[in-house]
Order: sequence, then structure tokens, then C-alpha cells
Amino acid sequence: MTDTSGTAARETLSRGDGVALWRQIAGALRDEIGSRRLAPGARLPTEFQLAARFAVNRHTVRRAVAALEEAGLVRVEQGRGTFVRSEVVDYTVGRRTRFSENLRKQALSPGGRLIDAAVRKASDAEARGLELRAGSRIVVLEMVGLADGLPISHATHCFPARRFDGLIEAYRATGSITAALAQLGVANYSRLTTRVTTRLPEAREAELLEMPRAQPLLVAEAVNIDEAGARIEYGIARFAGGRVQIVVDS
Amino acid sequence: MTDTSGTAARETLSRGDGVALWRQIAGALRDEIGSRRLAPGARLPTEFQLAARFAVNRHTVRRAVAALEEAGLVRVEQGRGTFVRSEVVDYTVGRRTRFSENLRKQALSPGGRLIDAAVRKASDAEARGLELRAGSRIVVLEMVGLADGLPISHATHCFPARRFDGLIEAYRATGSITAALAQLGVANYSRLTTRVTTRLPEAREAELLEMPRAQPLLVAEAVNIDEAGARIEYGIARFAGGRVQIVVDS
DNA sequence: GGGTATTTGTTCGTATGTATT
DNA sequence: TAATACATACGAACAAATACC
Repeated sequence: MTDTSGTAARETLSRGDGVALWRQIAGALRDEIGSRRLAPGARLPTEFQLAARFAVNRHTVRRAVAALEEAGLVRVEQGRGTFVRSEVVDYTVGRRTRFSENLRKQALSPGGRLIDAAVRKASDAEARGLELRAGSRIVVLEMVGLADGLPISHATHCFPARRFDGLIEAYRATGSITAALAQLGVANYSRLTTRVTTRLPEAREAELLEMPRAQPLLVAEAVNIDEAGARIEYGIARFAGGRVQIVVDS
Repeated sequence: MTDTSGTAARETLSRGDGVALWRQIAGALRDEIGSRRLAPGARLPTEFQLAARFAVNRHTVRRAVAALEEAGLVRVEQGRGTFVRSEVVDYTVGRRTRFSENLRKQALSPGGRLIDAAVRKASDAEARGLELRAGSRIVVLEMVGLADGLPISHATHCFPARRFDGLIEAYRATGSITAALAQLGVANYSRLTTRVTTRLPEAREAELLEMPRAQPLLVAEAVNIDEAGARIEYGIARFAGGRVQIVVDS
């Protein structure tokens, strides 16, 4: 057996157990991308090489690669090859979670685009998260978080308006929520709880995150408190499923 | 305005902004279910009442309810009403995470069904999780976790075979992983890391979890260590998206 | 068991806005 | 620009299952 693929051995797929071969191949490649054995920007083996590695027809490999492209994990360029598109970004959840810190640790250039800033009445869920009376006024910052130019998260940050009146201006001046809060006297804050759920995106969310609608979201709801224990922020962050994994360090 | 619905006021939906009315209604109801204002088992207002509350036609409400039913959140019974189907189970992640404890705290009767138990070679991801050489032998327990009879999770638990040779028998004798590990000399263990991702289920996963294929999974990968810090378990748990939320207490 | 009200299920018809061709 | 297809939304009527007296 000549090995043109560069990998050590043929991988065995389970045939005839109800899981299509292309799904198994896609899963294997997704694993490699998720675990960074295939780094972001790296070129996948050629279709011919992959076909040899999994001992299947090149058409089967193409079906698997098409699924990965649909999921936004790879980018296929005719005549050049297939490349790992987006790094699977780790979003670490802990007592002190900051978006920009999170990304800088992974050598990604963070960025944020403010979509909307407003003062309005809290919805029931928002009021509950901040322990306010239903209908209390809140400051809302809606933004899209970027990592290396690619949209990573679509987040809605809610603050009690009574306490954080000038937050929007402070944010516009500093360009950072942490800095804006510091301007308003919150030198430090920490995370109380995080709830992680999943669902399919609405049309607008898919558009903002530049993701296909068939790909699920990771939704993280979080409450932040100041040093006195008062609730200062209730945030909902929606992550493009294939591009982010939430890491909990115990 | 006579109020036949029993609710205080009409809720305003934003018309003509690109988000269909039925999606907004489904979202509002999903919020109430997720936040337990509509408790598990509770009956939703009648279609007529909801139509009045949102000031829409009954068809529009029906479309929203159909979406919730498709997502597995409610159960509709002709002549009786619509009921909140499954509690959104909190799956708490912390240093000491035990499946059964997790559920008992919420007054749910835990249960597990062993699907498969075997000793086999580790895949690359499994070997990496346990810090073993690729291809080392591992003990694998595959099970479905139940809460009040409803499947909640589909988990694959991997242990190094060299150290946990008699694990399968110990599990069969005790019916609990924690107890089986205790028999084999691991009195205590704790969680090192947890990675949370999301994706759509394979056919078999959807079947095991009795969920629609269009509904995404929450996938939690975790590594457990003993008191000496040695890796003793690598587990992948797949949760039915609409039925579980992962809670991280910082 | 019967009768009636309640609640969901189904099928017509009509109209509108959006996207595609 | 016109034609077409599709999703959305409203209105009315009746069928079927259930609950209650």
C-alpha cells in the first residue's frame, strides 16, 4: 500500500450501521478542526488524499467537505484546495470573564461593532436577570463581537438605567464595556452565573453572524455583579455554533 | 375592552419589521417556559386567549404553538389544551458534577439505561482526553440518562482499561458510575474542564433522545480527575437542546 | 348516559408583502 | 416591468376530542 496522503494509516469507517460514510468523514474532519490538529488557515489534504485515507470514493469525500463548508468550517477554492476557515474560538467562562481578554489570550484581534444603544423598558426576562421590577428602565447595548474580522458573537448587554445613566456615552468614548463601567465607578465586577442553551438562529441573527440558518447557536445568558454583590449587568450572548466552544474551567 | 384572557394587557408585537408575528409569539412563550413562569406541566392559555393577548388571529397563535411543539417544548392535546412538556432541566457544571445529584436537586427522578459496555481501543480524541497513547485500551460505557422517564442525555464515558479493568462488572452490580468507581478505589473525583459545543444530531442520537432532528444538541466534553490529579474519565454528553440548559456557577 | 360548553384540528377563502424569475 | 411563487396574516365555519354538570 503506497501512502500518498501523508497520514499514517487508513482509518476504518463503520459501514452499514445507519450512519452515512460522508457523515463519519465529516465528523472526523470536524474533530480535527475542533482539536486544532487542523489549524485555522491550514489546507486540508486533497480530495484524492482523503479518499485514499478513508478508503472511499472521491465523491464521498466531496459530500463530507460540502457539509463542512455549509457549516462554515472550511472554505473551498477551485484549483487551490480546501482551507480551514474559522478557528474554533474558545470562550472561557469563569468568575472574571471579559470578551476581549478571552480572545487576546488566543492571539486573535478582538473587535466589536455597536449595533444599537438605547434606554428602554426591561422585558420580563431582563428585569428578572437584574432583579428589577418588571418594566424598569434599562440601558441596552447590542453588539457584534469580532475575532480576526469574522463575527463571533451577537450580544445584548443590559444595565439598570437608574445606576448607569451615562453608560452609552462612556462606551462611545472608551469603546469598551469594562472601561465604560470603570468610568461610572465600577472598578471591578465578576460573573455570578452563566446559563448555556442552544437553538437555531432567527433570520436576523444568522445574518449578523454571517452563518447558515441550519447551524445552531450557542446561547449564553450571564449575570454580572459588582464587588458589593449588586447585579449590574444581564447579558445574552449568541455564538455561531460551529465557530465557538464554551470552555468551563472548574 | 373586555378582558376574557385573564392576562393584564395586550402585548405589543412589532409588525412589519421582517420578523414574523408567529416567531415573536413563539419567542415570548419560549421565554416564559425557559424562565418557568410557565412551569412544566402547566397549561398554556387557550389559543383564543393567546390570540386576544397578542391581538392576532388564532391561526397565527397556532403557527407559534406548532413551532414550540416541533421544538419539543409543549405537548398539544385536542380538547384539553396545550401543556408545557419537559422541564428545562438545569445541568449544573462545577468541580463536583454528578448526574444523579444534579437531577435529584430538581425533584426529578433520575435514571439511566446502559446501551453499551465494552473494552476497545481509544480514538484519537478519547486518547487525548485521557492523556493516553493513541490506540490504548479503554473501558467505554454508553448510556442514556433519563429524567422522569424522558431521555435527557446520551453520554459516552471512557476510562483507561489498564486501571479500571472490572468497571463494567462494578457498574452492573451498583448501577452507578460513582459507586462503581468507589468499588475500584476511587473514593472521590472532580471535574477538570468542560467544553460545550452545539450541533445538529445524527439520526441515531435523535432517536435515542426522542427528539426531532431539526433541534440542536448541546454537547459537553468533560475530563474527570482523581484526588492525585490523574485523569480517570473522559466523557461526552449530548443533551437534547430544548430540554436542557447547562448552568455554570462561578 | 346525555347534553352542553370548551378546546384543539381542519378546511375553505381572501389579502398582502417579499423574493425570484 | 410583469409574472410567479412563497410565506404571512386574517376571517369564518365546522369537526373531533374532552370536561363538566
